Amino acid sequence: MPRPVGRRAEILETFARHVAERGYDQTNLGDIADELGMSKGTIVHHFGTKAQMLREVEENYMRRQLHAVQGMWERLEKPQERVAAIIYASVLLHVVDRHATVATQREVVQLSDDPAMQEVRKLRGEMQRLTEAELQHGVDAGLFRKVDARVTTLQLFGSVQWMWVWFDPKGAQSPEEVGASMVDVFLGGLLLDRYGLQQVADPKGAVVAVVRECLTAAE
Amino acid sequence: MPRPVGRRAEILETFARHVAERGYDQTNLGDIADELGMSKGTIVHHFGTKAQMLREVEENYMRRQLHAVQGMWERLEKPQERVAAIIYASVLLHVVDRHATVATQREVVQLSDDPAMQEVRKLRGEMQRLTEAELQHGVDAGLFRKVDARVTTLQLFGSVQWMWVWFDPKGAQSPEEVGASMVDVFLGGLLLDRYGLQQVADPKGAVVAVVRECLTAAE
DNA sequence: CCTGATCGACCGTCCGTACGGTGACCACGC
DNA sequence: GCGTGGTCACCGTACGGACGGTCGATCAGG
Repeated sequence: MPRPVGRRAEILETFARHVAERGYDQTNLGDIADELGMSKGTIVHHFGTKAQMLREVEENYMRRQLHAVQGMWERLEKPQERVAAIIYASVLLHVVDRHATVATQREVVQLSDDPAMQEVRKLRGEMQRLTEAELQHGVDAGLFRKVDARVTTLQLFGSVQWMWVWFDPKGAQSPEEVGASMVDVFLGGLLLDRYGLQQVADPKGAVVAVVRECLTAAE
Repeated sequence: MPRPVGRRAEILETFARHVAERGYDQTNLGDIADELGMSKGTIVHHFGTKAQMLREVEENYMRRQLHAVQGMWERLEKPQERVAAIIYASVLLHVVDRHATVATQREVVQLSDDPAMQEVRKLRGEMQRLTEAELQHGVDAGLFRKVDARVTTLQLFGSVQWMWVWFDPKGAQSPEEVGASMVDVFLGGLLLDRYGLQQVADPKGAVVAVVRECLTAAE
């Protein structure tokens, strides 16, 4: 995770952690100020409003994820590799940038009507569009079974977005293993021919390596 | 959805709707009282605290879901049918009991540390235990591929729990169709032999019929 | 001396909850 | 038949705390 540089970044970092742990509504600026040994007024001075802070956290996060995925896709051609990359990336982000990941996932709908969140919504939409297009591409190429690309995309996003509820980065299973298991089942359901699946669903495989590189590069 | 009978039920119904639409924290008793043309004091008289109201909504909902699934499983033997039933049931509940479904899904973690929520947590755990055991059973019986039952259960729950964000009961696709699509992909990833899958993943098939009966019976 | 970060007191509002009271209804005993 | 006491749903108000945000003062560095 981007090590906080300067007071401002430090505040945002702490804010993200509080949101991740308690949720947006239960997060109050006073606590954050106390924890950082500063005044509430200082926080307001930097960000204006609480909503702005959430906006900034989510926007940074979505931008980073999108950028990373685009980077991976430049190095991965096959639809099954690209889909796997999205899954691996989502799991690894829990480790690389834990707080922003959880904050973003648990508050998806927070302030969604706020015009300030328009950019965030756009980024989310872009992510979904990319995924859906790749699924459709796989179907058209005769690699995937004929599935409903939209619903299947949302099904995938669901599994991944829900992870904040149960995934423990310090748990017995490594993120790579968890990711591999999810890739195995999801792609196992998509691929017409499962030959070669175990290669993609290998926690030590080439796809994971690419994903890890692109994620740490964006740091 | 259980038509509200008496003031008390009416209040709970409205509360569930508000939570579904705005979230627990943004729901305030004053608005509900106004909408129902009663005093805030009346609501307190019936339920004691706001937290109690959420508890009651979630507990009713989980109990109902659990009961329905158990009913289905008495009539469905094959692991693939039972897993499909869970998926169909989750989607259909969005129609049968829309507000409680959304409220329960979006507030999974709310008050999760509250001892009053212990029963709800127990019911959730029971649901998960049932599913995981059935997955394992399918693996042991040589019907499913060798997957990690725990992670795969959570993967399934994720897709389903996330639906409140995007699923529109009044949308172009019927709940049965959406459910069938999700069954198709998920079971497609589990089954060693996909022969017979289209029968289970048929929105007009026998499994759906059983699910629908058990859900409306519990009303 | 200007600029930007920081402080800390303060405000207004919102909201859950407590509490005292009212009227309808009903069972019961005289 | 009629008072009486109890129960129950409901009301209105007020309290008290929490919290986001404002504002003018202060401080440090260039």
